[in-house]
Amino acid sequence: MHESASRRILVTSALPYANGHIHLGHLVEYIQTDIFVRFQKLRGHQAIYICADDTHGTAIMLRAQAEGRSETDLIADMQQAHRADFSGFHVAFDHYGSTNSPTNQRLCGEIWQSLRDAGLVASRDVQQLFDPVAGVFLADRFVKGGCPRCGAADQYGDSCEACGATYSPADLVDPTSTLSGGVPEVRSAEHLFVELEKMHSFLDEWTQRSGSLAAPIANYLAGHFLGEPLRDWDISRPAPYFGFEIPDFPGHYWYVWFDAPIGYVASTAEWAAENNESFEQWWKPTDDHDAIEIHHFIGKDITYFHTLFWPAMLKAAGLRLPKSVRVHGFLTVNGQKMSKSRGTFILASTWLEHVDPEMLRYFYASKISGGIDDIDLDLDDFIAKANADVVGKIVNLASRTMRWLTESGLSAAYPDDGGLFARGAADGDEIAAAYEAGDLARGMRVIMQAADRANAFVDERQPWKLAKAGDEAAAELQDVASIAVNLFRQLMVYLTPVMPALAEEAGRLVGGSIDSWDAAKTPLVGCPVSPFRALKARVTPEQIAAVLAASQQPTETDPASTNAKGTSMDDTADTTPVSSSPTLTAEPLAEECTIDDFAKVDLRVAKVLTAEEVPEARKLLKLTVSLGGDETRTIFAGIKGYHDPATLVGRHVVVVANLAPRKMKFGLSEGMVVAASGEGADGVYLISPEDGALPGMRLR
RNA sequence: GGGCCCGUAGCUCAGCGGUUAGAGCAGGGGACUCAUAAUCCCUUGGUCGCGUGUUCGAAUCACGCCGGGCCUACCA
Repeated sequence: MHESASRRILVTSALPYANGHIHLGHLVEYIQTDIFVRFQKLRGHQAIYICADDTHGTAIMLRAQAEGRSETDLIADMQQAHRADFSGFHVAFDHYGSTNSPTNQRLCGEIWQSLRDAGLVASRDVQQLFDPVAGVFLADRFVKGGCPRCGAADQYGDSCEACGATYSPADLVDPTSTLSGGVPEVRSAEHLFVELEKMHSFLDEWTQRSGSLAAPIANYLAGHFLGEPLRDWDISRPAPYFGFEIPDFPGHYWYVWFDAPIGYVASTAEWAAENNESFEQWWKPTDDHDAIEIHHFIGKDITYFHTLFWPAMLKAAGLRLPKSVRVHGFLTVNGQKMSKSRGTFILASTWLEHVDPEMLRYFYASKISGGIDDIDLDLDDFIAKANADVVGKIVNLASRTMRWLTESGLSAAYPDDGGLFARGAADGDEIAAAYEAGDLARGMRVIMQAADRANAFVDERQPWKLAKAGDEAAAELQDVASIAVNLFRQLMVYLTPVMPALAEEAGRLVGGSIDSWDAAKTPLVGCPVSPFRALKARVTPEQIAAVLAASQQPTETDPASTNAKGTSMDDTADTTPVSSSPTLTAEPLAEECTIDDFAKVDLRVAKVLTAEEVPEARKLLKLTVSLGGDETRTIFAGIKGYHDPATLVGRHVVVVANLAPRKMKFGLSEGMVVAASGEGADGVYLISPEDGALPGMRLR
């Protein structure tokens, strides 16, 4: 990729809705956008990251009512919370505005006038259910009633989940409003529409030939919308509605999806005003098509709004069209949709209380490939990958070599490293191309391969032996360590967009702040090296467990277990065994035994007195436990890696007290700690009694 | 109801018409002891969801199934 001149790049993420808090799913988008922007800045381009809260709509209005306060009060609080969450994850906007701002209102008016002037606005009556108690018009999903075809109760206003019939909400038997419980009535209201069909040929051209959209997205639009006349877009909502009133249509408001994307423009305008920049330069088109690049990052659910309505609005308003709309998939946790009952609906703020945010940034980066597939946050995988890659490979490189340079600093001339640094420098182009394309996963793979080479180099040159050899090997030791530290520094340059805080810390130890991608091309020589200190703590299973526990919400009714799908009349469903448990399949129930058999095993509550790692053992921790009184046992338990010895001390566990002592490689084990494990979940789970149990109590 | 995406080693994924299908992690064996027990070397492991077709040749293309996920349903 050849880039001589500095580019001017405006980047946006979708505006988060002020109706809820930021969660890990949102962060897939904000983190990848932030990485993109940081990368561009590091390359020396002028990049600005623009976002805002999306604040309008019925949902906000209803929530504010429910909480007994004004909408502006609600959205102010929410904005503060959003900003704190983003900042905690190092998501750094150049400007973060609100769609409920005077600037946005003014721009909405201007763009609206453009649509009017272009003859794109039409008026038509719409029949709609109205809730006389709440005093609002009802969307289909706010109405429930009996299915007019099969009679099933409690069906939504559009279709029946039981028999699949579709209908108008007015057809429901005994309809009720889910807002007030009142009986809705049909009312007619005038709505304004944007006649998108008039922009059809422009949209054909832009979606298919501008290069702004990935092929699957362009094909999707071509196949599903552009192949037939485009429908009119209902753009007004009658009062009451929280939003901006339409200037030439009193008593009606712009639909939230009209003013939300205009928030990108408004937020830019606010940024420009604060930074002595010309807003027109960024959003008014010029002959030089690429003078300014606008990139929108969005989730696949809002593709439609950003690839049809939005470009049509921009075109009609005479504003600059995006150079790219980058569509990504959703997040699943442990392979499933985020779920409150499983504790996997994880808020950003919850994560921040327990786990390092940069580890999540790295993990996401290692998963995001620029496509629209969903990405999965498998929590066991997360722990393994974050620790192995970030701590084991990257940080460890500094940890194992920097100490030899605190006295001498880096070698005055960069030593012969067999071409390693040059190869790493050459990797820069491929990594940059991956960042540019949004294929962060590929970038991370290349970086980790370079880290592997660097660690192999250290192994091969064995600096620890040089350190023992004394003065005659001092120069070589300095050289070997200087090479390793330079390779580390090079990796940190490449990882700066992903882990900015780590890069900053690393810069404090050696070489200073990383402010240019090209820093990866030239090795540091002769500069001082600070005493090493741990740059990154490992993620522990306990931290993840704490996140899940804090996110756990008891379900009233688990939506998955109600008759969500499938036919309610299907009686075979009841006799079919529940989906087979992986645990039971892998380990079938044991043969029957008698109570006497069971009594042979003496299970006792025990208190952990000491716990320590067994350095040579891969799975064992050495525990001493008290069975009450002076009775203690030494037990080697195969739980290393799953439990931090420090947190075990003082804990009550269950042990097999009469197990024959067994001589192990590391000593005599005088019992066994009872723990659960099996298919379906990695880990070894200790069994603990309820509070109040005393050491020595027998389990029966 | 409409639509989209995915199904490749135990796990997460790369490969997307052409030599005996790859990586990381996990598993097994060995080395090392500088390092947050991290690191390095070797190694086990796959009828590429199933079926039919197109082709000299298919994980890769087409069609149909089956499984999983997601988005929609005054807004598509």
